[in-house]
Amino acid sequence: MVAVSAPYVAGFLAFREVPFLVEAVQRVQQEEPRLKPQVLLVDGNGLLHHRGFGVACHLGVLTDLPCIGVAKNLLQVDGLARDELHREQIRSLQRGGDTFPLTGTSGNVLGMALRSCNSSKPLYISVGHRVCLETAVRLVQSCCRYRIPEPIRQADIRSREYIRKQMCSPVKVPSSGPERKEKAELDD
DNA sequence: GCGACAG
DNA sequence: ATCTTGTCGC
Repeated sequence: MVAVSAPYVAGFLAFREVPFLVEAVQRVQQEEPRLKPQVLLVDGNGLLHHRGFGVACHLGVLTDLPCIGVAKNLLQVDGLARDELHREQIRSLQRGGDTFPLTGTSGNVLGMALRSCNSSKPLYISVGHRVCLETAVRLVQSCCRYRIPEPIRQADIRSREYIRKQMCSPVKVPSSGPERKEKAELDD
């Protein structure tokens, strides 16, 4: 369990969560050294970001591991919007694996919208660190049993269950201030 | 005042 | 993110 104090501010997610994500990666290396993460899937964006450096970039640099941003909602930046054109592009995604590029007004391709499995709502994939967008999309698609890629989904499910047990189990004795949950992401 | 708003 | 009501598909 970790204690998060920094508030969530759109565009500054990394400043709230990246310290705990780095901690989690280091804990894996120390407590389970035989596990060697080759890539991290992050619940958030990479280059698809106001300043082109979202939490997936932060975590990648700090851990020196390949990193992929996987967002469940479009971060409206560089002219990208959830307008009618965007909704039309989403409708054009017919099958799992279908994609369309997220090209900003600047002309840069900031990421890809990906239809994973049978979900009509796409994922927004972007480069975090040491991986190209095409590889990122293929890798995410390859580990989607449901809409959310399984590593992130399992991290989410298990962290929530941990929190639930934490609250329903007998109270501790010399407790301190209120804590918050540790969140998801992770490897393979 | 109104729209935007990763998690 | 969280909460709530209702619907749809397996």
